[in-house]
Amino acid sequence: MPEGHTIHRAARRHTRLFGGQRVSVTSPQGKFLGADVVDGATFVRGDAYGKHLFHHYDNGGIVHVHLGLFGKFFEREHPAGPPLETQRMRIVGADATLDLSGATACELVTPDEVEQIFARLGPDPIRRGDDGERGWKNLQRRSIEVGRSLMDQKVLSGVGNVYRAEVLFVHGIHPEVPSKEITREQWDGMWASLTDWMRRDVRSGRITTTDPDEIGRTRSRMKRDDRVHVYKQDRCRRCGTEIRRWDLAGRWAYACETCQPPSGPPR
DNA sequence: TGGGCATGCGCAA
DNA sequence: TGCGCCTGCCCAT
Repeated sequence: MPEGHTIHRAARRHTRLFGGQRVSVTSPQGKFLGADVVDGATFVRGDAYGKHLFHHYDNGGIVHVHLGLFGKFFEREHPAGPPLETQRMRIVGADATLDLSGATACELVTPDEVEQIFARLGPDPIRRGDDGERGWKNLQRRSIEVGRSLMDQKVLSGVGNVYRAEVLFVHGIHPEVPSKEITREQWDGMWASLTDWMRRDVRSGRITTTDPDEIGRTRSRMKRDDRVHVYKQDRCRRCGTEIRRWDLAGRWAYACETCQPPSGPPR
């Protein structure tokens, strides 16, 4: 489930569950070698940047988690039974047990290494203080299609396949338009949409890019398919055109080629 | 029961 | 550009 909003949500949740508590940290699977360094330390806070999550402990330990495609956190009933063998990390606090499985990264890092991770990431629409200016400059340097650039965490961090498909649709931009042909106005529009959606989705826990008025339901009563325009959809809800799906750099791209003309958006 | 799929990413060629 | 890695879930059999 991991696009940026999921990670920011996890960071806040983990702070709420464990902040200020001495916790037990173990690696049932054995692959998280740094567990013993933070085991028994006080959990200070969770922090997120793009799709990267950090757990800060009072002894200076920092745990870096990247969920990748398969990673997932599970809040267990507390007190919990024995962990599954696939659990990379288990954190047990006073009132909560959290398991992590399938993550691409779960490792102890130094403050320098955190800085290095930050340094290679583009601006994050969810982080206050980040702005689209740096993203715009990054985009202009790319000679690849905009659909690839938006997934490149060095350009913009936190955006995955769903937000990519949706933001391009809403702004009428075909995924294969060269990055350099995107206008400043289009970029500012995309940045504004992403900021609105992703910050709200941190709170709701799910991706919604459609307007409830457009669907004719209240936000809470929207069905899953009502929440997006083109991602995994069959037909364009605006014009009825069949949604095209194709492989773009190993990931499915989705577009309504009527609303997002391949020759580029109308100027 | 097993195959396919998923909202990623890094690396080798 | 393609592949390997990480795991859970859903569906067809």
